[in-house]
Amino acid sequence: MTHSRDELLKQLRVRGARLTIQRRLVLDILLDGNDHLSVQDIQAQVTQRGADLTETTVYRILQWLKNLGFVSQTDLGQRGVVYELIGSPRHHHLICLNCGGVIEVGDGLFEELRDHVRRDYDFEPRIDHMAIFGLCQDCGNQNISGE
Amino acid sequence: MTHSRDELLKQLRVRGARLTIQRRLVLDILLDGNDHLSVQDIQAQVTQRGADLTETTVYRILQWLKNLGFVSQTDLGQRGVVYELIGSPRHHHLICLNCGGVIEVGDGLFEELRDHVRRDYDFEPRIDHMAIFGLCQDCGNQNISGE
DNA sequence: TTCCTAATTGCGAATTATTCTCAACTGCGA
DNA sequence: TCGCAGTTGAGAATAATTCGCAATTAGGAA
Repeated sequence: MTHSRDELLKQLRVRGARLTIQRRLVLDILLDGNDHLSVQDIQAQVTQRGADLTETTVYRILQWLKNLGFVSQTDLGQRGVVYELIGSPRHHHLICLNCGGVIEVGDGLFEELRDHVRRDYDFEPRIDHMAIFGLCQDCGNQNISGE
Repeated sequence: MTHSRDELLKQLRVRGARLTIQRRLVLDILLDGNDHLSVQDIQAQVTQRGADLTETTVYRILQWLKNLGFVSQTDLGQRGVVYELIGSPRHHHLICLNCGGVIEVGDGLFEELRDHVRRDYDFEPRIDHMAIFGLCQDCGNQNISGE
């Protein structure tokens, strides 16, 4: 997986995809956005660049890129669903169920799990951008009431 | 964590929760349902038992039990969101992005990860019922077009 | 270069899942 | 038994995502 725009476009062309201006635009936005982007973030970027895509189209392009394995889609809980180009370095998140805090973690955490799944189940996991929920240090000791 | 109805009720009482008939009903349904239950599954069970809860209430009760750590909520992708009482034995799922097939796996897979997260990040992960997406053996070799 | 066609997009409505508001009700402690 | 904070019901509201179909267009063929 690469992060270079030209490489990306080339790879997509090879797969017989039509490189419409809409797709190029979303790709560029994903390439420029170093952070995770929500659909609304992408829409905002589209507007900022003087363009105009329907939400439907944005969803369709993201779905397409996701199916091809070029972008990851992650549900961060409260913070909604975010998308990002898959590329090194992979990272993941620990999200506190109580305070909502987010800890970013490296990919090393998942290497063993990945190998294990491959070896034992003949299954190729796509652990590209995982969210693990739980309680952070501070919240771990409190009593949670359920409300 | 236990699966016994009386133990569960007792633990909830201790926490100062009101044990309404609605909450009892949902708990009983979760206790009886050995499989994962969607909100609709639960609604169906409610009806089957001659009762009648609003969807709102079902959502609220599930949310409450989830916050207390008594039920897990898992997004199985195409198959929607499912809930189940947390109890031994824990299990998880590998879900094929292509064919939708589901492989059930034991909890051992996650022990190392759990320890790692606890040790390195002082974070108590709630990996109760995880869904890992990827490609199963059969689908792994096919070319995916993105459509 | 122009044409052709299947792939893609736009538009607006539909769907699905979930949450909100607020009045009515009720479990349970005093 | 009483009182009230906590809980539920009802139905609307919101948010996120998908659908259907007509119009448009990328990119290969001529």
